[in-house]
Amino acid sequence: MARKPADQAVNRIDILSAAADVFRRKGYHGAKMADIAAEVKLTAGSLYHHFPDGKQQILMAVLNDGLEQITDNVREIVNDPALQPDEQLRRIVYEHILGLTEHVSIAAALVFETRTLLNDLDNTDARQRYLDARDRFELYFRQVVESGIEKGMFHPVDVAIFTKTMLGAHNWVGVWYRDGGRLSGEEIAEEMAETFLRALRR
Amino acid sequence: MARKPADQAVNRIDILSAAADVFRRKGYHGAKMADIAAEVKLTAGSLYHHFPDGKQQILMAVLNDGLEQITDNVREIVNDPALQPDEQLRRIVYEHILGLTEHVSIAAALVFETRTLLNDLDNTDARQRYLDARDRFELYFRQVVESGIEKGMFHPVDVAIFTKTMLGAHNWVGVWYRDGGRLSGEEIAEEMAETFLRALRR
DNA sequence: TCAGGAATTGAATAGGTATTCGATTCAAGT
DNA sequence: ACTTGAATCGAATACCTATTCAATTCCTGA
Repeated sequence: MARKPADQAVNRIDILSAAADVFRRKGYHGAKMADIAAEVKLTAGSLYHHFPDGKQQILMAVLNDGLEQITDNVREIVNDPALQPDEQLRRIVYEHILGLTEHVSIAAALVFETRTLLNDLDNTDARQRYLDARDRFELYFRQVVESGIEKGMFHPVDVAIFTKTMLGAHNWVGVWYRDGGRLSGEEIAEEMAETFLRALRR
Repeated sequence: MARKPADQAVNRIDILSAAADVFRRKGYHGAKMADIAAEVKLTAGSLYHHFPDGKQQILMAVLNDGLEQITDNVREIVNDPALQPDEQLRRIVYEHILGLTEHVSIAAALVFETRTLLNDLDNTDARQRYLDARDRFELYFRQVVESGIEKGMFHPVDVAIFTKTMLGAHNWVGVWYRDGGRLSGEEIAEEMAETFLRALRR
């Protein structure tokens, strides 16, 4: 029955980050509103002040914000006309993977909770926006591969399959990666970027 | 309030296959016992005759049976001493992917519901058996890569990362593959096998 | 043909958890 | 200081679905 003093203020970002964390640990359905609330020292009811539409709205926001965050780096590289396809590919793979290792809870949500979104959430505006953004993200990778093939720099792979192959491998990193493992996020990202470049050698 | 005539008999396999299907469509938590039961023309209560421990037991069985099914082909190839690493790799990749496309609901379960198992199920015997089998499965891939490197046939990649890269890409096929798409399971499997072989060229 | 077990049904039962909402307190502007 | 709205709480609501179980019917082996 109280408002929090200013120095303990809780905002949207805090909640989303907490939610992503809880989702990673317990999955969307295993995550209680009370769990998420506790993570930011609130009670379940309070979350509805920030997200009137409740748990689904939180999921939606986690995914939309998360995807955008992961997309940002990649978009920049693709839009740089000075870069050749091979260098572009190396960099988007590297940045994508590094981003996922730096935000494991987002990475896990993008893999596992996208399915929840498809299953549980109505076809709202926000949902469609997310799915579209997801398609565009895939397109970035596809375009780089295509352009490399056109320029004769890459082996003429099936672009759709190769793109899915890359993205699947990348997403999986978010599933198995743990901080403090044998290799750093940077090392993993570099190793995988080289791998896919070799796979594209003519 | 009756037993089924013999020609409508329902067995364990039917139920597990139905369950895997429902899990794929709605996810474990979205799948009601009644949904699974309906799929085989039973009611929810009847499932407890076949699986006394209920939903969790069904999940456990779907995963254990499913993994075994997917593993079988691969194991054979790895144990064939007449095959060279490159040919072995081509075949295990091909068979693994083909198996996943032929059993999409199992494929989806192995990706998404393994997480459910980790989150929701107690550390029972069956659970551990599954996780061990999963590790062994990964080991098959790892061994082939290792032996290829030792024999100087493969580029000296980081074996752990390369293996995870392959498995991530494979698993992802189970997420996006749809019957009747542009390419058949065979075509996809072949394309991806070639891709990973190129990535291993010295 | 009969006995006994197998399989199934259709209510209860039992919990769990998202959500709602009136009451309360704090912060910020005036 | 006072006013007003933002933020929070916590208890009550509401619903949903896994699970249990007694009753019933069908099979199968002897």
